[in-house]
Amino acid sequence: MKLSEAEWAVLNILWSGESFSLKEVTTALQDVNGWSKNTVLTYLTRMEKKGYVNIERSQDKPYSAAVSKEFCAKNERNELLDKVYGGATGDLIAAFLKESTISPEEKNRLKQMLDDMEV
Amino acid sequence: MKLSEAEWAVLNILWSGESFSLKEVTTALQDVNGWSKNTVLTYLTRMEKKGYVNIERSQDKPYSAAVSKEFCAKNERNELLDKVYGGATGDLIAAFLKESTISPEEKNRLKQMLDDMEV
DNA sequence: AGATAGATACTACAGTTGTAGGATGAATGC
DNA sequence: GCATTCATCCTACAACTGTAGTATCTATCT
Repeated sequence: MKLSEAEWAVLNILWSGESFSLKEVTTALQDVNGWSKNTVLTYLTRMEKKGYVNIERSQDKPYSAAVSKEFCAKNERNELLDKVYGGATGDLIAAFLKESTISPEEKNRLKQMLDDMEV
Repeated sequence: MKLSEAEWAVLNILWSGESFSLKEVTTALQDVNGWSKNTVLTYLTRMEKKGYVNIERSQDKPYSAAVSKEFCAKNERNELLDKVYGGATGDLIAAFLKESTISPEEKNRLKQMLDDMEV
């Protein structure tokens, strides 16, 4: 289970609500990548086959996500972790930290998390 | 510039040394995904076209990486960050922390990093 | 009911990726 | 000098991805 960039874009729309009409999805994606409605529909149906999208054909707003964002995010994280860092979480986090600009509040949140992990 | 899983495998070999013969690359990859030497060669030449691999055809060990691991790793990190977390580094790191098992030493290293960011 | 508009289906097509076979060239062993 | 071996080249092909056209169906307006 590996999502392409475009599939993420589709799911990101679907995750932003309960269910959608084709028009809604198309309009939302228009801003992101300017697809025609046919392209959007192709994605939705292909992704239904793969089990990423639900289509309730009788419904007014038939399209919804069939997988949770957190599940997909976890897969992506693990893929990066293994592929690039051979599973070494510390290295990965260090790399992210090194080049990130995070707010003081976030710094504190992360420190708190690290503290809570103690013991 | 986006590397596939298989391309990462190839580069991971190339990054492990200076330069390699086809045989060396094939043997190393054999363990990872059991490719035939033709498959390996196809990858190497395709990746040369894309600028990921150097081939010095007159050399004894013609194959070497044309891109640095850190550069590629950064791309992957940024892609994950944008695609999944919309650029919110804190959220991403929190997610990694939540499910990771990192050693006490690493915890300290990360806390140290966070502290050093203060100011 | 005929026109119009939006939704869905079916079809297509080029590019990329994963995978490798066969032909050819070059070096090495005897 | 011929056989063997390894490297390289060229070719192929199915699956998947990005992108969309055309045709049909259905509801709605008038």
